[in-house]
Amino acid sequence: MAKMLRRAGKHVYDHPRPLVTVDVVVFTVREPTLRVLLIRRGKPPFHRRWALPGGFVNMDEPLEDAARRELAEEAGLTDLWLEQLYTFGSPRRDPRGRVITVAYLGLVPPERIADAAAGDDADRLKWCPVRKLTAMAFDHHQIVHCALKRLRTKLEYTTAGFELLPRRFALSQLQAVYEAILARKLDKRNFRRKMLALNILDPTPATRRDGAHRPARLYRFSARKFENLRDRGILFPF
Amino acid sequence: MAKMLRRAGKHVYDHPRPLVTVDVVVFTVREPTLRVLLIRRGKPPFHRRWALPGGFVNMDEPLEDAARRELAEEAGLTDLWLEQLYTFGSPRRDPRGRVITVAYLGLVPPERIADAAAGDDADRLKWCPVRKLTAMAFDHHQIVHCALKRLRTKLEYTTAGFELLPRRFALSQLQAVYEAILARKLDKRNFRRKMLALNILDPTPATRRDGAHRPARLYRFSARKFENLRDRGILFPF
DNA sequence: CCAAAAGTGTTTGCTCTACACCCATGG
DNA sequence: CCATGGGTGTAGAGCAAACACTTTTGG
Repeated sequence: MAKMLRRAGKHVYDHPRPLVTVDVVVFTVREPTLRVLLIRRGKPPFHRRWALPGGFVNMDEPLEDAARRELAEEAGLTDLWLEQLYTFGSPRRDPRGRVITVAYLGLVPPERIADAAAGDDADRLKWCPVRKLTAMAFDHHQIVHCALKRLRTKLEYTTAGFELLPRRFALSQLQAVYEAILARKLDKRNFRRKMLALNILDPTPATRRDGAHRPARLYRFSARKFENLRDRGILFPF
Repeated sequence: MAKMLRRAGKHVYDHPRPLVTVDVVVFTVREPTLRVLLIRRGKPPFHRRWALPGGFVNMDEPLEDAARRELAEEAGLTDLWLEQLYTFGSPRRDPRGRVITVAYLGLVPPERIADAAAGDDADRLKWCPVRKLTAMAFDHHQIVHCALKRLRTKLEYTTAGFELLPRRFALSQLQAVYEAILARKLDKRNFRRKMLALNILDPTPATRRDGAHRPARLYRFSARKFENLRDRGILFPF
């Protein structure tokens, strides 16, 4: 049972304290592959093994802020979509002692993955295809699995998919995101019809002129239109 | 940045450590009302205010074990369905300093709520209707809200509902659970048809003889039959 | 025999699925 | 003119919603 001590004029709880970290599973889709951001550790434990970006939480810092700070420091990534995933706290998950980690799920569009994995960092960072994960530090493999499961379900009832695309995108790009995450092919006609029927996409005048082929119409996600659906419960039926 | 110290022959990370607690939102349905288990605090901070059961995590103890231990100690509740909910870590959520809490969602059938809220504890414990929550300690109001949201969505795609019922139950009891949680009426015929169509209920020879009315058939949830659905994705369409 | 909960089917509209061909463009 | 991805419609099946009366029991 916790007991109170008086020390330096402040009440302080005398209870053993674990270390607390945050770790972030950042996904991106570089067609046609879903990838996770990994960092090679520079010190023990698990020296030189691949790990998720993350680190210790500061005493005055909200958990999500800690996750964002670590991502910025370790990978130069800022302003991405983040949500809390799960807290991993097995007593032996870290050889240094009791370390509880609050894991976050992050999504970035592929245009921004250059930020991470640039220049000097090229051998410290990698965007690893989720299908080809090697042995990772700590229980990070388990964390990635948990994140993937969450991402798949979020895809079905939220607009998480759009976080993996540039502001303007072609429907085929959106479909590629869904296919990469769900790991199966979708029917093009059904996908388009259902997506457009949700009425949350605004067509733009622009088209995509990247290939040697017919240019695709670009769309924008409309947060405003999405609000209309929100309360009567949307379901992305894939 | 964390630095290593050598102390007593072991590597120990020199980083400020928050306190870590667990808190549990235990729901039950006493027809027709969804209720949460609350405990009146016996010391500061928030002396004599209602709070969720919970407490500090021991250093060698998994998080879920801590949640179960606290429930057993504080409310005499054991062997219930539990799952991790969310981790709350705002720097100022506890006046004693940095306390990060890992919240759990728990479900018990109403036959067992006598265990908690018995004899001596009758004024320390209460099963409070979710609709009538008073001012609570810490950010516990927010935690209950988060739990309720989660419970509602879990109801739709898991068998969580059965955790709130005795092993044998009438369909009208099951419907009452759904209605209490979703806070709306459901059509009896549609509810029964869809529930039975899932083919996860075994009828028993027994009937319910509690009222002055026609006795209802009792059913048992069949985990075995449920396994058959599991992978091809169930959906409870309510 | 009355009150109260248990139990039961059908129709209608919507949504999901499966499926194949023409179009526009750059090279 | 050809290769490549962009774009389009329909028919059939299964699911969800709305809706009201009969049955069984205890008192």
